Amino acid sequence: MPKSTFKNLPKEKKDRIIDAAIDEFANNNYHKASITNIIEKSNIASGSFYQYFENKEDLFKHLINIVGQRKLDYLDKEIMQRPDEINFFELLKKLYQGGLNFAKENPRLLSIGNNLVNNNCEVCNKIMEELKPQSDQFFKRLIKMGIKRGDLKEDIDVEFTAKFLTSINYSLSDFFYTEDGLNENAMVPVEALIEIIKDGIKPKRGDK
Amino acid sequence: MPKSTFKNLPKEKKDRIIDAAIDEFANNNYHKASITNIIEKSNIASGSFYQYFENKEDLFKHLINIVGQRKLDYLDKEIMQRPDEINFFELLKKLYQGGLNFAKENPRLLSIGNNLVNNNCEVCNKIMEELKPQSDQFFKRLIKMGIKRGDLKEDIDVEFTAKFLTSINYSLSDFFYTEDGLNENAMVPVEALIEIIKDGIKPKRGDK
Amino acid sequence: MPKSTFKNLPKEKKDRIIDAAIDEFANNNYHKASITNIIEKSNIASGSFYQYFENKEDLFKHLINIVGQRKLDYLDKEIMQRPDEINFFELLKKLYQGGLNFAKENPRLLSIGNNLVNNNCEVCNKIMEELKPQSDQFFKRLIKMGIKRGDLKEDIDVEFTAKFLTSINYSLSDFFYTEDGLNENAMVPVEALIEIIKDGIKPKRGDK
Amino acid sequence: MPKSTFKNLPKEKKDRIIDAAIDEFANNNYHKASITNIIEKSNIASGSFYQYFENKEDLFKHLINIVGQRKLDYLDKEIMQRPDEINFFELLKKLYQGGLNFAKENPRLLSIGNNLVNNNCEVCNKIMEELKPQSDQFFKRLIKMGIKRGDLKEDIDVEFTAKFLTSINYSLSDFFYTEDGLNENAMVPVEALIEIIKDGIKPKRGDK
DNA sequence: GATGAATGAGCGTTCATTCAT
DNA sequence: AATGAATGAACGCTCATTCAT
Repeated sequence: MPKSTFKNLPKEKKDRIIDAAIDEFANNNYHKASITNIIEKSNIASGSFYQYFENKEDLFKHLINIVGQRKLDYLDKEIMQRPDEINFFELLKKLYQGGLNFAKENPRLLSIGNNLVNNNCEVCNKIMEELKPQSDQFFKRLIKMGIKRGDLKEDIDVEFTAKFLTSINYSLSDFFYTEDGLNENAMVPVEALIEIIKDGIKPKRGDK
Repeated sequence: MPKSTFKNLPKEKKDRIIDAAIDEFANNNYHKASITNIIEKSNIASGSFYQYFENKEDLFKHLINIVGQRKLDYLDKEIMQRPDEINFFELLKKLYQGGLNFAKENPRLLSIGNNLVNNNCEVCNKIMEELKPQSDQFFKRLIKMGIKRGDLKEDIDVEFTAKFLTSINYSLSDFFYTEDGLNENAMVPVEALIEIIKDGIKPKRGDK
Repeated sequence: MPKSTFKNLPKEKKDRIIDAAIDEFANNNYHKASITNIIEKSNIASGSFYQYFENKEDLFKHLINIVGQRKLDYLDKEIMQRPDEINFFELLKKLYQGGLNFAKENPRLLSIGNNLVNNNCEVCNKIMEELKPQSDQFFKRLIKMGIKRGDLKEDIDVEFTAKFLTSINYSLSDFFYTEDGLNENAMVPVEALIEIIKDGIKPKRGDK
Repeated sequence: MPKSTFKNLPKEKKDRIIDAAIDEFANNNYHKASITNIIEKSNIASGSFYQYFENKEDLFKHLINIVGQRKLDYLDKEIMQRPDEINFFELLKKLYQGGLNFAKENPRLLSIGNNLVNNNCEVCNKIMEELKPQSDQFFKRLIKMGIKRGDLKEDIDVEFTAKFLTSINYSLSDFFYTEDGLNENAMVPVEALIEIIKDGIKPKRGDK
């Protein structure tokens, strides 16, 4: 919800501001992120900032929307072209891998997401509250599709499984994140993860 | 690592301070949590605080230890009495349920834990770095026990599964957390969760 | 190195701030001088101070520059017009007298200088390290001129004598400083000082 | 003026406290020197400190007395045995050299002295005011002796020359002080200094 | 006499936001 | 619409000194 003044800005200036903001919020949690820094980095007048955005929170929400949109675009292009034609677990794998790839290619956006999810500050919680349903909805649709395709048990608790897959999705990058960024070999364990989700960890009759 | 000055304080005063600190760090992330507030709430002189603790970080570390210890005590009493005599999945269920119960009974401690885990600030990361191995180790031991008991597949990736169970554990309270605290019905879905971990979500031969 | 914000301030306000700062640093050494006091005396918002200067050190360095510049201006106008046309000892006398006059007319600036020179604090030492060579260089040039003019012995140790004259210069105001400021009769003894430097204190052949 | 409680302390404890205090006041100017540090270094109770000394100022004055006394003892032993039997300039040389030697052997005491002399804080100025006459008196006696012995001009301004020699004495260590302490070759230039004082820097009749 | 916890004014600095131009 | 100076509450922390035991 930036003000119309922001939307009317020349693209170059808009980009400069958003880029500085992404940088700041990627490297600092909500409270530590400094509007002053963003103003300096993007080389605008401090007064101007408040003609573009209501306040810090307004900017942060805008960033969160950007992150979400960019990820969606990324996954759409790469993966979600024909979700109903692929086996559920293949789709899930691609989805998770896509998420990791996106994170690897956009570490700052990942960082902003993490800062949102993990920071129990009033603003963050409020935003989270608004966002959660979206992600759940997304997986609920996938799961129903999977059941229809016969890839998933019919008696599964859709609601809960959606939450579960969402949660796993969120923690994925934590799995593979090291000090130097995302582990290069992150893709291999995704397979193991899918296996667990698919078959569980209990030995089956016939297993040795 | 509070100073001895703190340890020697009368219990009532110690409790007052810790209580105020828990309150503050439960409701605010590390940076926003205010020593000034804690000092006011606990009604001590500002100088006294620094006779008790080296600095803000020292207090925070102490709180984290308290949270960890209290959770450990709680689980020990409730669950971990004879871990090798119980089926792995029963144990896991009890563990997760125990964690949720603890969180429900101690919402402020849960909140502090979340603030530690999720806040990408230097201090928090430093502390996390020190704590992470502990949690992983804990689940690794459980998993090896489970394999020995025949509850788990032999060819499972122990390291990875431990991380997976740790991660699930961390996200559990997120599952069931609402604005008013923990969902009363949280216990039912834990069963569903265990089922997924145990058997996966793929239909097996013989399922209808 | 005050920020441009400061330089752009209306002269009246700049003067108010500098005046308050001179007062504070004249009456207190670097550590005891209080930014808070300066802010109150000059009636600006505390935040404003840090829009004008980086920090306390930045302000102090600026004051030192002001003191140096004002003294230079003073001496230039009064004394240093044609240094090569005057006898070395006449020049020295005028220089010392000029320094004393400047100190008498600007006791607060003298005090700041003393606080810089005498206070073995990190900041002061750092600044001193930067300034020392200047003063030595100044006297070295004078001495070489004096030798050329035949006013000084040819075999004099230039380096050392420069240090000596610098040191005497620094201590001069100490000579004549009383609780009420500079002794009114300070000028007379400067002649005696010059005599000592010129002829020493040993009786010569032919003296009674 | 420490309290009698301090005087009655066992020597070992007294020494511990004084040593810690010398260390602190040698490395920091009056305001930055921290009673808290001294208390910690000397391992006494903070309350005890105020049973030994009135306050910070009281301790500092005591240290200054110690420094003065030790220097006096040092010079007495080394130099001042028969002042009237030695040529004035020889005596002066020995005195200055003795001062430098003392400073080289007792760098912490030198540092305290410098901190006193150079720091225009209220306490320091008050102490200086009390001490100055002593030093002047000392040189006045020497000068009168020198005149009587025929080493010095008869018409010299005794008062002023005493101040001059005192001042030179104070600045001497500044001459030769480097980052690593006192210059090893400090003694050579003392001769040059004496030459200046003795004969001045003006060429005499007969000089080439 | 010894102890060491208690005190609280004071410090330099940051920062989101406002407001006059 | 753009500017950038102004604002002031709040921060973590230090320290000489007091006081109850």
